[in-house]
Amino acid sequence: MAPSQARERLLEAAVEQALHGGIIGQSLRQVAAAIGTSHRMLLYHFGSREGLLVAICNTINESVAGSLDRWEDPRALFQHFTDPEAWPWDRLFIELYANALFGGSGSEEFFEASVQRWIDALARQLVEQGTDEASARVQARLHLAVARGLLLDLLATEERDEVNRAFEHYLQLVGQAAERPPGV
Amino acid sequence: MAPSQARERLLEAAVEQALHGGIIGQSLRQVAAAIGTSHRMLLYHFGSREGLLVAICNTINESVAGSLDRWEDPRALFQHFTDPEAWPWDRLFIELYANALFGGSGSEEFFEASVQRWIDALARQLVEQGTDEASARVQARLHLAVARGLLLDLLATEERDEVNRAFEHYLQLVGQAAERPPGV
DNA sequence: TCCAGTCCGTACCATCTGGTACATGAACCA
DNA sequence: TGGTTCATGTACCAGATGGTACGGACTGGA
Repeated sequence: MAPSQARERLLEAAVEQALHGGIIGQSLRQVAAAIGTSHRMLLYHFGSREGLLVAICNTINESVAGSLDRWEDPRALFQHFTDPEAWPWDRLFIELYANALFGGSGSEEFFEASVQRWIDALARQLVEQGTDEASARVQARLHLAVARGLLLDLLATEERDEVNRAFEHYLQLVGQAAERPPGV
Repeated sequence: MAPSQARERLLEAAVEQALHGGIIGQSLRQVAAAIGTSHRMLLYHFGSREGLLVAICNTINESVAGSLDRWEDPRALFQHFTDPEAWPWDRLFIELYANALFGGSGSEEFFEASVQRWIDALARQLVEQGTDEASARVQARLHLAVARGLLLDLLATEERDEVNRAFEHYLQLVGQAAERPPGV
């Protein structure tokens, strides 16, 4: 199953199209027309609409996971996701996430890649910084929730400054707790 | 424009149906068949598919806002939303949220009700407890983000205990900061 | 009695949907 | 040269879609 150059070109264009207007609400024909091909070609290369959705999910998850590796500093990571250029990616991610919640195409794999894998990675970072294994997972979960929750806010309100302020406030809470470990 | 008893009965059933399997992926005919009517009736009472979606959005937002008033204690509020009985509501909420992100039916009203109104309400509570106006909004935003982010996690993983632990950790961070106001 | 309004069923419409059949061209390898 | 594989275009299919036309049943009021 060679990735096939044509298929990859098509996938890239389809993702680009999905970034505008989402993918769930678009038919194969709409996507095809928008990227200058026929729905026949999408079916040829991806087998079915479902196949295209799965391919797009994988692309998004890979892209998102790539960001995880590039930035270790939480502030830089958050800035990357809240950059207006990343908004279409974020929106598409949320759409696919919601779709997966209702058992859409490959939802288990999607959540594995977009939730578990993230918690694992964030927890590993915390362990490397000296946090003990058990509470690292709890903190990682909270970190992820804060980021995703603020992203939901940002995509809806587009109030980037306010969202950033809330994130800084969270970092401050975390920093304070680190300086002064919880007594009792 | 009397609400019309028949319309209300139909809406209630349609929401019930939307809680299972979502609404975006279902056609008028599918919904109608599932609730024992014809798609003709849905169009008669809601004008269009769009009209039905808007009606469902309003129902969800009212239900969600109702919970806000009932519980002032953040822990009780969070428990309410993370109760397995509430999961279908949560899932539907996320689906409609994602739909609104791509300019779906009445997205501005939806975000107004589901984001701004919540931040306002949470901030008001904080002000009543003595927080100053400016930082109350920042904290409220973070509160909401934590809740929504953990909800995303919960709906995907269904690991309620772990999610609760992360929430408790957050309450602890907040509590610590309150006891010991940030120096410097 | 007739009229108006609400509610709903049947039948229909044009359009769009994902998917398929078939032919064709280009590229490679023998 | 001929055969094979990949890629693509055209045309088609059955079924589903949102929406409409029309008519009938029931109600309450005049």
